[in-house]
Amino acid sequence: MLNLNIKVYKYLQSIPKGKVVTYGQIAEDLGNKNLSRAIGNILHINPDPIKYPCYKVVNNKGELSKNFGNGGINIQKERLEKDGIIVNNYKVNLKIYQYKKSSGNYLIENYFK
DNA sequence: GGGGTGACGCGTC
DNA sequence: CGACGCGCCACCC
Repeated sequence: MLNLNIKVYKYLQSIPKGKVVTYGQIAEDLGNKNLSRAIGNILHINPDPIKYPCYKVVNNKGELSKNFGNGGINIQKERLEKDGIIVNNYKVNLKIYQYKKSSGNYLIENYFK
């Protein structure tokens, strides 16, 4: 699919404040789970990191992007925290912050360790 | 048009 | 845990 980046950027803007998504999740929502890799590629060439909240995207483990393209991982961390998201050692608790359309309402136990 | 690349994900060891 | 390896895909030379 061409111009996937447009879709991705649009998707980013649909993420509610205080929530995050994973690469795989975006890929899945866009129709193909295997797009996850391409997603990362696209975010890397993000023309406007301010306009498109790419900082809300983390990997499947909840880790921030080490190669964040706009000021580095620290910037991403700061932005997340500014959204009210608790970042623990450059990781977020997906159980709490992952944005899910069909919220299955999971138990928010101490999934961390 | 062909080939390299990566901000991924998942299974193995 | 951490380290590899492999598959997957769109993007950029």
